[in-house]
Amino acid sequence: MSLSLFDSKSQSLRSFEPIVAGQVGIYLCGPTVQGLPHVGHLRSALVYDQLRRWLEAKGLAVTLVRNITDIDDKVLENAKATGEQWWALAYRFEQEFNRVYQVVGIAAPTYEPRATGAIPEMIALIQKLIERGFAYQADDGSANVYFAAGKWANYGELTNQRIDDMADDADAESRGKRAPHDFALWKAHKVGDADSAAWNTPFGLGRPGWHIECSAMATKYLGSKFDIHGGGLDLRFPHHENELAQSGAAGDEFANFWLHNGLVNVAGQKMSKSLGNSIFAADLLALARPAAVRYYLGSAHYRSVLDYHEGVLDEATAALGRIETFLARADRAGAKIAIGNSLLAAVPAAFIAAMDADLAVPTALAVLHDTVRDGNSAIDLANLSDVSAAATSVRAMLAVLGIDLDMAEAPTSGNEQALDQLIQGLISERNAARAAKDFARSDAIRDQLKAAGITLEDAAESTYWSVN
RNA sequence: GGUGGAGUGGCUGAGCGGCCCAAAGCAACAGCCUGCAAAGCUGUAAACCCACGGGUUCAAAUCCCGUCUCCACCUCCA
Repeated sequence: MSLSLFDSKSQSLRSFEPIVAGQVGIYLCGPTVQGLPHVGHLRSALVYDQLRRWLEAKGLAVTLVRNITDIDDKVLENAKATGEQWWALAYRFEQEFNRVYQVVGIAAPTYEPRATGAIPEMIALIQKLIERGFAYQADDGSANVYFAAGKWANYGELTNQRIDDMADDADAESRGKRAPHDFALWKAHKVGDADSAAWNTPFGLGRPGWHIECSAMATKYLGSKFDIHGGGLDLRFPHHENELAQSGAAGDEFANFWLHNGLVNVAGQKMSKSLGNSIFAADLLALARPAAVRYYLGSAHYRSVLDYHEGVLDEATAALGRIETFLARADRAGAKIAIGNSLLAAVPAAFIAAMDADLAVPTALAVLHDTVRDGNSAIDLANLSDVSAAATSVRAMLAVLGIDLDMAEAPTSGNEQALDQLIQGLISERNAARAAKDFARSDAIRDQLKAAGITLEDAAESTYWSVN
C-alpha cells in the first residue's frame, strides 16, 4: 500500500496502512438535513467517493458509513417555520441529498445511519462517560448532560489547541455548565419543542447533542478503532474535536486517520446564508451536465479551497468535451478498449502515483489529458495499437474517477433515430453540394444545423454530427 | 488572543529542495489539415526573480526568519 494521506490530527502526510489487511472502514460526517444540498455538500461527498473508488481500485474492501443528522436545533427550527413535522422535513431533505449525490455519481455508502436510529447507543455512551467521570448532569437539575472538557487531558489534540486559549462560550452558566468549554452530550427537552423530538432516558427527557451521534454510530458500525474519519474542514472544531474527546474518554481508540476536505468559496467569498451567495446543487446541475459538475468539483485538490464563479462549469464542460472527442475519434478509428478486471492495471503509472500522493486528482487529470493528446496524435499517425492503448487508459482513468461521460452511442430512442435520419439527409445533400463545389449551399446547410445546436465534423472518411 | 491554510501566467490550478528556463485545462495567436470551417496536431506568446525583504544550501517556487495581504476555525456549518 503506497498510498499517503494527509492526517489532520498529526498534520502530516502518513503512509496509509489498513488496520485489518485488505479492508478499510471509513466514517463520514454526513449532512444535517435541515435544508437543500449546496455545492459544499456535494464537494465533500465527492472527495470521499473518489477516495473510496481509489481504495477499491487498489483492491481493498471498503466499508463506508456516512450518517444523516436528522435531528438538531436547525431541523426543529426550520420545521416550525414551514409548519412541517421535523421528521418529515428531515426526510424530505435527506431524499434530495441522495438524489443529487446519485446524479453526480456519488455511490451510495455501505450504510447510512440516521442519528435518531442510534439513541440507545448514545445513551449507553453517555452513561459510560458519566461513570468514568468525564461527563455530568447539569447542576441546574435539568436533563442536560455535559462533557467535562477540562477533565480530558487530551482535549484539543485534534486541532492543536489549548482550552485556555479558546474563546469563551458566553452563555455557558445559564445552561448549567460547569466550565465554558464543556459541551452538550444530551439536551433537555424544552417547552414548545415537539414531543416527538424527545426520548426518555436515565438523565430525563431530551434529545441528543450534536457530537455524540457520530461517536456512537462510528463505533457501532466500524468498531472502537477504525481507519478513516472524514468530513468538511469546518467540522474539525468543535465537532470532530469533541467526537474524539468523547470516544477517547470512553476508551475507544477511534479513527486512525482524520481527513478534512476544503470548503467552497463563491467568487472568493465564504458561502453563507447571510451573504445570500449560496450555490445549491440544483443550481449547478441546471447549468451543466453531471459529468461536468463532477469534473469541476475535482479540479482543485481536495484540501484546497475550491472557488466557484461564473464560467467554471463551462471550462469543465470544454475539458470534458476534449476527452469525449478523443474517445469518439478513437472509436471511429477502430480502437479496441480492453480493460481487464483490474482498473489499476489499465491506468498509467503517473496516474497511480498522483492518486497515491494524497489523492492528487488535479495531477491525475493532467495525466488523463496527456494521454488524450498522445492518443489523438496516434490517431493522426494511424497507429491503431497506440490509439487502443490510449483509449483504454483514458476509459480506465475515467472509471476510477467516477466520471461517467454518458456518451451518445448509436442512436437508440425513436427520437434520436428520427433526428439522425433527418441530419444524415442534410449531410448527404451538403456533401453533394461540396462535390459540385456549390459551397454557398453546403455552408448554408452547415449554418442551418449550427443554428439548431448541431456541429458537423468532416473527418477523412465521413461526416459526423453532435449536439452541442 | 489562540489554531490552521493560502498568495504561482489573461483565468482556473498543480508542483512543495536538483527531473521547474514551473504540469494540465480554459482563453489567445500562428502553422499544418480543410473549398472555408469544425475537430485534431504542432508551435508561439503568456509566471520578468512563483506576494515582498532577508537568510540557509553546491542547488529554493519548494527550507528558515521577518513583513504585507487574504481566508478558515475557536461550540449552527460540507
